[in-house]
Amino acid sequence: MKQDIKVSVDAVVFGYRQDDGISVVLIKRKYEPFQKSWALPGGLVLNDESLEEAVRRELQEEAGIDVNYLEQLYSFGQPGRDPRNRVVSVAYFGLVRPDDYQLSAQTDAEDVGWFNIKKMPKLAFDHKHILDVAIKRLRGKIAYEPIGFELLDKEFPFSDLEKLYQVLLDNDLDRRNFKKRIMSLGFLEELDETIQRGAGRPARLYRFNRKKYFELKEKGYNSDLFY
Amino acid sequence: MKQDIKVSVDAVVFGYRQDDGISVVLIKRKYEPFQKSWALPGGLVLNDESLEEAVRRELQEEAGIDVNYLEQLYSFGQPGRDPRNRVVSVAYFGLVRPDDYQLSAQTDAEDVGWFNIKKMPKLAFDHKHILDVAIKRLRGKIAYEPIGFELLDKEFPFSDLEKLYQVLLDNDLDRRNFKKRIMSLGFLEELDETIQRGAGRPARLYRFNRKKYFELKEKGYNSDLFY
DNA sequence: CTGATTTGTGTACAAATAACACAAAAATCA
DNA sequence: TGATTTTTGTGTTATTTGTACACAAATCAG
Repeated sequence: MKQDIKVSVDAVVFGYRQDDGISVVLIKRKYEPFQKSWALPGGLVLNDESLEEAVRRELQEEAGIDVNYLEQLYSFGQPGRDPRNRVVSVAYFGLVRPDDYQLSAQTDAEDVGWFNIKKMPKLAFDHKHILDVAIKRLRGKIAYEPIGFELLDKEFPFSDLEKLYQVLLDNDLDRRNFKKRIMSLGFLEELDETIQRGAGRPARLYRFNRKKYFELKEKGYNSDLFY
Repeated sequence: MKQDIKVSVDAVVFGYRQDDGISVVLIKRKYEPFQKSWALPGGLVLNDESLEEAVRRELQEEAGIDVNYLEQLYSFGQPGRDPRNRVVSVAYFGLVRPDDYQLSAQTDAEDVGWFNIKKMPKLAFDHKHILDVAIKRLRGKIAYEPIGFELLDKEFPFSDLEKLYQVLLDNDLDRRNFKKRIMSLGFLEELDETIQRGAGRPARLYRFNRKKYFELKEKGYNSDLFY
C-alpha cells in the first residue's frame, strides 16, 4: 500500500520577561480538529521549502513573529497523534528577545498569545508532550551553551542574566560566584554604559560577543559546563 | 497544491571491536537511485508503524541486526536530498554489542557490512552528512551518559572500557584516574570472575548495573559529567 | 535627609581533578 | 625453568576549581 503520511512542523518559541517569567507562544486554532483549542504554531511543510523555512513561515503567518534562535528539537510520529491523518511532525525550538516579544497579525489563527510555562492551558494534539520536551531541552541546554543571551536584550545588566538563570534552574545562585564564572568564560563584554531601572544603583551593561565565543570554542576551550 | 512528501527512516548503527575500532553498518543498494552504492540502512515508514518500529524493521530486513540501544538522532528534510521525491528522513542512532556483531540474511539489500568510521566508502544521498552528525553525537554523549557500555559485552574487563574511551575521544587518559572516576559513579559492579586474553595478568570482569544507574539518577546525583 | 533597593566586589576553605610509578600475575621465548 | 614481555591493579600529592560568605556604593522614594 502506498505511503500516506503528511509532514508538518511545530514550534516551541520561548520568551522571557522579568514580570512574566518564561513564556511560550500559542495560537488558538481556527479549524477542526481541536477547533478553538490552544496549540503550538505550526503546519504542513510545503513541497519546495526546507523544514526550517516552513517553521519560520508558519511563525510569521500564525503569530507574526521572528525568532533570533532556532534549532530542531525532535520529531514526533506516533500513528494516531493527529485524529485524521498520519502526520509526522518535526518540532523546532526557538528563542526571542524581549524586543520581539509582541505578537501580531495572525491570519491563520483565531488568536495568539504568550503563556507562562507554569500556567499552560490544555493543548491540542500531543503538544503538551512536545512542550515538555522543549522545556527540558531549554533547561538542559542553558547549562552548557550560551543560549540564555538569546532571551535577553542585546545589551543587558548582569542581574538580568542572574535572574534568568534563577528562573530556569530554580535555584538560588550566589551572585558573586555566578558572575566570576560567566566572566571567566571570556566572551561577555562589559560596556561603559549603564542603565537604571527603578530603585537602586545603576547597572553596567554587558553584551554577548558571539564572535569571541566561537573563537574560544575553536581553540578548544572545551565547551564544558557553562553554568 | 497538495503535499507530496515521503517519510523515511535511516539508521546509523555503531559497533566496536578492539581489532576494528568503531564501525558502522552499511548496506549496498539493490535499486536506483544510487544502485550499488553503500548507504545507511533505512527506508519508507509504513502507514501504521511508529518511527522506531520502522527503524527496527528496516534493520532486520536489510541487515538482519538487532540493536540494544536506539535513540532518535535528527531529521533531514532538505528538498533535493533524494533525486526523485521529496523525502524527509528521520535518522536514528543505534548501538550493538560485539555479540550481535554478525550481520546476515539481507533480503532488501545486495550486501551488508561493517565499515570502520575512518575508512568509509562514498555514501548515497546525504548519508555522509547524517553519519557525521551521528559520530558527533556518539562522541558527545559518551562523555555524559553511560552509553559506552552498550558497545561492550555485558561483562567486560575494565581495560575494554578504557580502550573504548581512548578510541572515541582519542586522547590518552590516565588509567588510574579514569577508573577512580567511573567507579565513583557507583553503578559499575565488580564481579568475582576474571578473564584472560593473551598475555598479561588476568582481568577482573565488570558489569554495568542499569537499575542502580537510574536509582542514582533519580536521587539527583546530577547526571553531570561522566568522563 | 533617611531608609529602602539594587549593584558591585574579595578572600578563605573545601572539593574535585590531574599528575605521577611501580608491583603482581600471567604468557612467551630462549 | 628462568628471563623477558605483556597486561592489570593500585595510592598519594599538587593543582585547580568551586563554594561559602558580608558589606559598601549609587540611586530612588518618601
